[in-house]
Amino acid sequence: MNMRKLVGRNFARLRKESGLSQEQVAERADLTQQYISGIETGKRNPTIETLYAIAKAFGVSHVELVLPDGHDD
Amino acid sequence: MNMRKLVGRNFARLRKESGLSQEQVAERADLTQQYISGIETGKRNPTIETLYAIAKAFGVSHVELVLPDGHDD
DNA sequence: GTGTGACTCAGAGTCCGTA
DNA sequence: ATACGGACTCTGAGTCACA
Repeated sequence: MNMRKLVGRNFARLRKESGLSQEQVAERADLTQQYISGIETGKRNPTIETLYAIAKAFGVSHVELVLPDGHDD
Repeated sequence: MNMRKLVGRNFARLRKESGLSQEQVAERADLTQQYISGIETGKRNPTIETLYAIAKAFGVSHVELVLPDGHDD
């Protein structure tokens, strides 16, 4: 289980469903667009507090961001 | 939602249900008792990879460690 | 059997620019 | 609108001695 990639996939999918851009999410979560990009591409290893902040930023539960999706990489 | 305390409560509860001491969990997870203590007391802000590591070492899903419990602090 | 403070070092997260 | 890179600061990872 690659947690970075799992969170990245979940995040990118949910964000797109919400219709928000990385820039908009970054502003709401008080983070940078570059950092959001790093999360979605699986390069970053966010803390649980950051996870919660970004989940809240587009109105989903932080639990959804860590739910396994069968990809298993 | 205080994520540190939430994870701490979840971890402590699951650990006690299993009947193991912090020392025993630490040994299984190849970590120190002090580190486990820091998680349970909400002093640490673990990354998602650390979260996954301790969950796995303890035999529960990482999802269980972040599930809200109604405490809301 | 558990919690605290101090520690080293790697990485979280920033800002700049750029493509 | 997104991703990459360097240089930067601050905090998390993980430990030890001790309360």
